[in-house]
Amino acid sequence: MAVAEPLARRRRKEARPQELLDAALELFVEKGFATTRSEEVAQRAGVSKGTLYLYFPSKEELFKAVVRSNLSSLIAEGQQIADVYEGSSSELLRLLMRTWWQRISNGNAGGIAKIIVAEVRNFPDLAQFYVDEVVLPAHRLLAGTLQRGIDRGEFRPVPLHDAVHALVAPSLFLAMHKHSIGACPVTGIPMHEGSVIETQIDLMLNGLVKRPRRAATAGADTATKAGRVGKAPTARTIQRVTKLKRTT
Amino acid sequence: MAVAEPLARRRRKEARPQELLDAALELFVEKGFATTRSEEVAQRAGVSKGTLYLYFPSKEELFKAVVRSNLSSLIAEGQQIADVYEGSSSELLRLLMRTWWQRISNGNAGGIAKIIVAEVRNFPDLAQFYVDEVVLPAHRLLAGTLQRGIDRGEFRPVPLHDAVHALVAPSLFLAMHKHSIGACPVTGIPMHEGSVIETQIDLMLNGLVKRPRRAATAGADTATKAGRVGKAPTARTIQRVTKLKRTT
DNA sequence: TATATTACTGACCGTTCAGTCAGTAACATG
DNA sequence: CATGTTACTGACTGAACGGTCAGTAATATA
Repeated sequence: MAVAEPLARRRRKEARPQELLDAALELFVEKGFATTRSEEVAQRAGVSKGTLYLYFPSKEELFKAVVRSNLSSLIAEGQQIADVYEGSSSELLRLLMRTWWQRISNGNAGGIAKIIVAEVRNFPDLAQFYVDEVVLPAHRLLAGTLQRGIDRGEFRPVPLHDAVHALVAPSLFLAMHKHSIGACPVTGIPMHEGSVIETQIDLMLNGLVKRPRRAATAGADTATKAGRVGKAPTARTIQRVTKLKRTT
Repeated sequence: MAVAEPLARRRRKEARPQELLDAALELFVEKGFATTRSEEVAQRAGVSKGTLYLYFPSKEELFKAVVRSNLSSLIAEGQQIADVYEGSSSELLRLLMRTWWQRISNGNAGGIAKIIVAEVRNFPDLAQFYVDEVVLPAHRLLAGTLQRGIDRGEFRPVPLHDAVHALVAPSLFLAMHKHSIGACPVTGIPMHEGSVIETQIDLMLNGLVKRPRRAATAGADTATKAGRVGKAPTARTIQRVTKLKRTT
């Protein structure tokens, strides 16, 4: 946040790259890629502009490095969870979306989506880079999870790719919102990201989950143990699914 | 698209503003607000930079005018539909989302969301302007429709504001996608907006609609009259669901 | 302390852009 | 055709930024 103090000039070859990456992420997310001056990045990292170009050959490469260091790891983490998961697919999907959202909403990483959406058309190279590095792996992870659910008879056989897009869109949108209008001091409808996400998961799952033939009680609403975020549509859903499997 | 031909200098006071607005929308959506040079806008409208500043006092005011002329009318139209609608709330919601998507996906208006998300933080005035002019009216429209459905016993009593956000997010995301990565010549997962939207509506409604006690029919909602938007994954999905229910 | 190495600096260059305004020419009116 | 009005033009200003590179100084080595 604060500009690093000019604590006398020092040589710290090892620390610089990460410090520059951190500063860059913060500023890119806040102001956009094109609008962020490279000198500003350097300043926030406590070095001069020249030093920045000593570690990264250009502003664009700096950005790519930011993406790699913030998103690639995150997706890999999700893939690992999915690979070893044993429980129901609903729960797995919930878990993936929640952990993902947790990581995204804590730091600035989610803001990268904003930058991409905003500026790919002005930096065509970034498009392919981002697709290869982020979009495809993430898509693979979610499509796999949906397929798993369908194979195991937990999900309706929805169109796979469309469903992945529909699944991912709200989280991405929220991430972007958080770093744009959500970050402005504005009078409007306050958005509580956490509870929106829960509502979204609930709505989505209740659309995805195959319902038992007869006992499809509308809101007979088995549950109602108050939830973690707000109301708890969540708990309700899980119970339904469970019941469903026992019943079927 | 093409730069207007320099057909000799002419005086056309009445036509200029709209021509400038059209050119501006195109360019802002394509390149972003900050990145678009005002001279470029002028050129595409077939006038000189000076003329642009004759009709709009600044680049920012030009942008506001673009928003007003492209989005405000659209939302008003939706509100009118809702005000007189007689049928079920599911159908109304479907209708609203489909018409909205139609308008958005035909022209460039949808790209405005991208610009806003990308650049509000650099132009703080725009935030309040956009919230007042677009976000609030749209939110009112959708929240009203959900409330209608809940009042009439068609929808589960979901958290209103969260649900609106969850509803709106995917369409907005798709609109932004269309004008960013979707507009780049990239090798990746092709996204078929129409069918994603249909899948999204289907998933959402099946989560929203309160199901009759026994005949838990997915889309008893009439929904079947062949998709008007694109292919009709709608019909497809519904068939599957039906079959599935018979089988189970 | 003297010398070599290299992490680091910041003035500078070429270019870009929002907005201005003195001037130009299209049209109206007589 | 002459004269007035005004829609329109584009050179210009002042400020900004990405990237460079000759130079500075922190550290290692002897």
